[in-house]
Amino acid sequence: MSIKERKERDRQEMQKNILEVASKMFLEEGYDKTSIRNIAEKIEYSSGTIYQYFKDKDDIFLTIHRQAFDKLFAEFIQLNDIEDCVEKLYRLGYIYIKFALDNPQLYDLMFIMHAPMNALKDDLWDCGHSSFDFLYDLVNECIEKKRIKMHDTQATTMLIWGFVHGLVSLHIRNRYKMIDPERVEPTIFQALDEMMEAIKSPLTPEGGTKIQI
Amino acid sequence: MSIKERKERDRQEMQKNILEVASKMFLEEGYDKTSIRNIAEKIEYSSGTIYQYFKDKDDIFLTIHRQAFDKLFAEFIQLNDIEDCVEKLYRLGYIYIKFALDNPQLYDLMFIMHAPMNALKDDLWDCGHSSFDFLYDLVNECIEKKRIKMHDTQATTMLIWGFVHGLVSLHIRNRYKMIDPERVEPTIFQALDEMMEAIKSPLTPEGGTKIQI
DNA sequence: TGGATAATTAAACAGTGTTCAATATTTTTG
DNA sequence: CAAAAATATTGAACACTGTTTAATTATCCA
Repeated sequence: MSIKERKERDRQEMQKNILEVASKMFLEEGYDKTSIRNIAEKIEYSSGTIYQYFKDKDDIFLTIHRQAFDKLFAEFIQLNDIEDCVEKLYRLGYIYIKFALDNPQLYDLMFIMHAPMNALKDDLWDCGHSSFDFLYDLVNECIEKKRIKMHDTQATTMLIWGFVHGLVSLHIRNRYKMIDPERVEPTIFQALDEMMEAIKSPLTPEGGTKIQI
Repeated sequence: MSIKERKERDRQEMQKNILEVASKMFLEEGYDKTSIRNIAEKIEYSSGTIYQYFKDKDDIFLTIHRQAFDKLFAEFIQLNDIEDCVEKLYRLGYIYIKFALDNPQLYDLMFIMHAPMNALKDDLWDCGHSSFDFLYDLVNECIEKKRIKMHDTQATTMLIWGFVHGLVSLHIRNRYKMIDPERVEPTIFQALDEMMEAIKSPLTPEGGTKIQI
């Protein structure tokens, strides 16, 4: 039986290898400019071999896509020991933005890139859902406890996600050309602060929980 | 001199023709899936001819890009007869979102697409600047009159732009898979309402200017 | 060692952006 | 009007792309 096990190991090894190389190339050069031939060349196999391990180019993309979501969600879960929901919301925004700024190409691949919509359709549901639910539940808690001024959970979830996504994606796609490059990232975090200040309820039931940065 | 004039007319005619066809194809199929050969075929010329009128594929893209910004800015200017700055801000957000939802592919091309970053760099400055200034000045007015709760104009401009951009771009790039498709667009507008309610100052100097939708 | 099985390859197909020598058209000049 | 100069257009060529497939090579089991 050990031959079969070794074969399976070899197979996974190869798959991991392809993913690592492809990932690096996707993030460095973008989806379109990364060719199967280039990936094959880098792993020192012919291009046809790739198709033994992945259905097509999209399949490679989707695998990386899924892994990236796991990585982000793992950061979210760490927030669970914060009990104050508004601070948790702030920290969530902070982590989201930080993740995007630290991994711009990965973020691009997750939320902006527009590569394989054919297959992405089901995949995104699985991937984004746990993160979306995490935000949704948190927003719901904030609204129920009247800690933020909003009323509708769905709209507010969208509002907050849209807000942080907008901030970082305009940056990633280089649309802040009218702002001093040095000031862009600080201003993004400043915008998050202003936002949080604006949306939280003025009435603080348990004696004013000020958000610490 | 009329021969030269006619030649110039013909040239512009041809250029317009190419732009119209290319624009339609970019918006329908995307930048990458639109080929010079296809454009040439549609205007019934050979592919080489295109290069007589445009430097390269990016040059065509950038021309359309510029025109799209003019179109959006034209819609902004119409807001100038609204005197209440907070309502003007709301209307600006509304128009921005409406523009994006009505022209998703055009919006994509303007703010999301990631085609010719080499040449886009200077172009974007010209294009986006007038619209950005429009928003910046408006936000500044709202802050100075203490009609919204924010303090820093730059951060707030970014906040608002990021907010509306995030809302629509997640939609355009199909990342709202976890929300009932029928409800997405209404919820986007609902999010805008919640946002405006949240950021405007509670103190209304001249007797409560309620925003009319 | 031989036969089966699986992995790998190279060539082929139809497509891409772009360039350029050759051809066709139009304008200017004699 | 005809020849020459200028301009416009073409189509083939180049170096790429993703993907398929027949042929080859390597590995495993009896």
